[in-house]
Amino acid sequence: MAGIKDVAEAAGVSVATVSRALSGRGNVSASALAAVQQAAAELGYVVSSSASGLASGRTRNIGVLVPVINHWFYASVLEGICTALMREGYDTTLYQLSKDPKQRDRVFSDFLQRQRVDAVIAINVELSEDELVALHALNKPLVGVGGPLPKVPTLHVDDEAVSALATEHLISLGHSRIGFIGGSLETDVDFQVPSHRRIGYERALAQAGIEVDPALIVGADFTMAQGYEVAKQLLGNPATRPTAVFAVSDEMAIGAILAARDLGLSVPQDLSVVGVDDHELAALFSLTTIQQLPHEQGEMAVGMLMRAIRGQEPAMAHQVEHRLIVRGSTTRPPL
Amino acid sequence: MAGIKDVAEAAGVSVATVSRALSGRGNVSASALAAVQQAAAELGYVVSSSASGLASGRTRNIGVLVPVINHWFYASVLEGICTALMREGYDTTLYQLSKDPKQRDRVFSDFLQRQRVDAVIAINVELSEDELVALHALNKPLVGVGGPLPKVPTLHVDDEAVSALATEHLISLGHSRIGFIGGSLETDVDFQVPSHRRIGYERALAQAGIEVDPALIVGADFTMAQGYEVAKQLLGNPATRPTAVFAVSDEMAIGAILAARDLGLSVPQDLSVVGVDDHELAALFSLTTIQQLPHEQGEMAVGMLMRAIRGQEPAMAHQVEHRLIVRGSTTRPPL
DNA sequence: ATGAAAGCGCTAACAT
DNA sequence: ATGTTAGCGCTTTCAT
Repeated sequence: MAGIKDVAEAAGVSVATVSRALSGRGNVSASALAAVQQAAAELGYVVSSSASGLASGRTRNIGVLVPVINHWFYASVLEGICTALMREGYDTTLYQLSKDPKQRDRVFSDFLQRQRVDAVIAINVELSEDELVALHALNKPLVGVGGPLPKVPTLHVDDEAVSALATEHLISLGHSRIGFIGGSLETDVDFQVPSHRRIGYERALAQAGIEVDPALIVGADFTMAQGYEVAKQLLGNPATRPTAVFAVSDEMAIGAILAARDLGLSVPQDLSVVGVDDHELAALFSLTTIQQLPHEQGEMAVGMLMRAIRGQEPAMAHQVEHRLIVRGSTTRPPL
Repeated sequence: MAGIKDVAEAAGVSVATVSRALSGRGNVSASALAAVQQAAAELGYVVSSSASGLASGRTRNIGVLVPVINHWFYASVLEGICTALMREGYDTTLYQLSKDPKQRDRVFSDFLQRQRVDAVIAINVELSEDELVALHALNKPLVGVGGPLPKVPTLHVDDEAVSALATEHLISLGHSRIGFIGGSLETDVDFQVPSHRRIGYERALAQAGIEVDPALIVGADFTMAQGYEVAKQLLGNPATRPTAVFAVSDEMAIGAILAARDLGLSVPQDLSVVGVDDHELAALFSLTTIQQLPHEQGEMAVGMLMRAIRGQEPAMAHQVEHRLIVRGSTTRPPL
C-alpha cells in the first residue's frame, strides 16, 4: 500500500503538499498539483479513511437510518442516496432500526457514536424522545426523508395535498361514495403520513359538500395483501359498496383492484381506484396514482446534506413535488 | 467526547488496560475489567472508529456490493446482512455497482481502496476480469451471495435442482406441455442463474421422456411486467398453449397468472403456474413456488465472513436449502 | 496483569 | 506556495 510519503517522494514535494493537492484544500501550484496527481495515479495511492478521518475529523461517510430496506419506498430512497453520495465521493453506511429496543439502543449509543459518519439521513423513521435527543447530540448535519421528525429538516410530499388531489380527481369524475384505505394505527412504519392523508381526503370531501361516511374508511399496513383483505370487506356488500376507492399506497390500491376482480367487479367500470406512489407495478395495473419520486427525494436529501456539511446553509424542511398520473383505473361512476 | 484517557483516569488504570478491557484482547483482571466497564458506561465512552482503525487495521465495517437495491431479492439479502452484522457490532457500508463504467471503476479504484472495510460481500454482481482482480487484490475476506463469482466462496441455491424440482412437480401432476419463462440474455443482473435454471428444466423434461419444445421457452427480465408480456404471447394461441408454466422468479410467475386471467384462463384449472423465490406476494396469488430464503442467505454470508475474519476457517462455497411450497396455482392438467 | 511509549497515516497550524 | 512538525485517539509491543 502506497502511503502519502511515497507519493511525496515520487512527486518531489512534501507530504503536506500532497495532502493539499489531493484534497483541494489550501494553495498548490499547478506544477505541484500535476506532479502529485501523476505520482498518486502511478502508485495507485488512495488516502486511508481512518488516518484522514482521525486527523481531520471528516470521514466522507454518511449514516442512513431506515426502519426496513425491503420495501419499495425505502429501497428507492436509499438508491437515490447511495447514487448521489457516491457521486460526491462519500460512502453510505446503513443502520437498520428494528423494533427491538436493545438493537435500537445500540444504534444510538454505539454505532452512531463511533465517529464513523459526518452526517445522518433518516428515512421515515419514528424516533422516541430519547432517540431524538441522542441524534441531535451528535451535533452533525441531519436530514429526514418522509415522515417529519421534530427539529429535523425533512423532505417530504405534502400528504394532505396528495390525498386531496386524489380525492378531488374522483369527485370531479362524479363519484361521491369514495372509499378510503388508509394506514392502520399500529403501523408506525409510516407514522404521521396516514393521518395527514386522511385529513386531505376528508377535506376534499368536505369542500365538495360530501359527508364523510366512516363505514367507507378502513385501514391497512400499506401492503398489497392487506389492501386486498380490507378492500374485500369494503366492497363485499353491494348495498353499501363505494363506487371508487382511494388507497394511500399503490400496493394497497393494487390489492383493492385484485379484490374487486375476485368479487366480479370490473375496474374502472364498476369501481374506480386511485393510489399514491407511482410504484413500479402501477403501470402494469393501469393504476391512476399520485406520483412521488423517492429516488429523487434521496438525491435531494444528499444535496441538502452536502450544503450543510460545507456550511453553505443550514438544511431546511422542504416539500417535494407530486403529480396526478391518470391511467385506466379511474372513470365516471356506474350509472 | 470522552476519550480513552478519561476512562483510564476514571477507572484508575492505564489506557492500555482500558483498550484491552474494552476490546477483549489480552489479559485483564476481573477487577480492572469491571472498573473500566463502569467508567466507560458512566462517561458514555465509545471507541473512535478512525483511531481504532488506524491503530489496529481493523475497521469493524463490511462493504456490500449490490447491482440494485430496489428489488426483493437484493433488499432481502441486504436486510439479512445488515441485521447479522449489527449483531456482531459491525457496520454495513453499501456500494451500488451501476452499469456506468466510470462509476464502477471508482468503486474498485477509490471506494474499496480507502481501507474503510474489513471484508466484502458481493450480492449477485457480475464482475469483469479486472474488477475481480481488484477485488482479490484487496486481500480481504470475500463472500458472494447469489450468482457465483470465480474464486469467491459463494452462497447460493442449486439453481439446476430448483428448476428440476419445479418441473418435476408439474410433470408429476400429469403435465407434459410445460412452458418456461427464464431470464433473457441481456439481463446480466442475474447472470448464470438463468442458464442453470434452464438446464434444470430441460433435464427434468428429459428424464421424464418429454421432448423440449423451443416454442415453449421464453425469456424475460425477472419483473412482473415482463413476465406478463411474455406469458401473454406464450398463452395466446390456444392451439399451442402449454398446460403449465414454470417461471424462474415469482414476480414473473405472478405476471403469468395475471396474463392468464386477462386471457380468460383460470389458474390452476386451465393453467398451472410455478415460480421461484417465495416472494412476499406469492401467498396472495396462491402461487406454488420453490422457496429460497434470501434474508437467511444474508445472515449466513455474515457468518462465513466472521469466521474468515477471525481466521477460524477460510470461507467456502456453500449451497443453501430450497424447498417446494405447494399452493393453489398448480393442479392436474385440464382433461 | 499492567503500564510506558512507539507508532498507525494523515491533516493543519505555523513558519518560511 | 511549500515544508516542518505536532498531534488526531487509539492499539500493541515490550518491559516489568
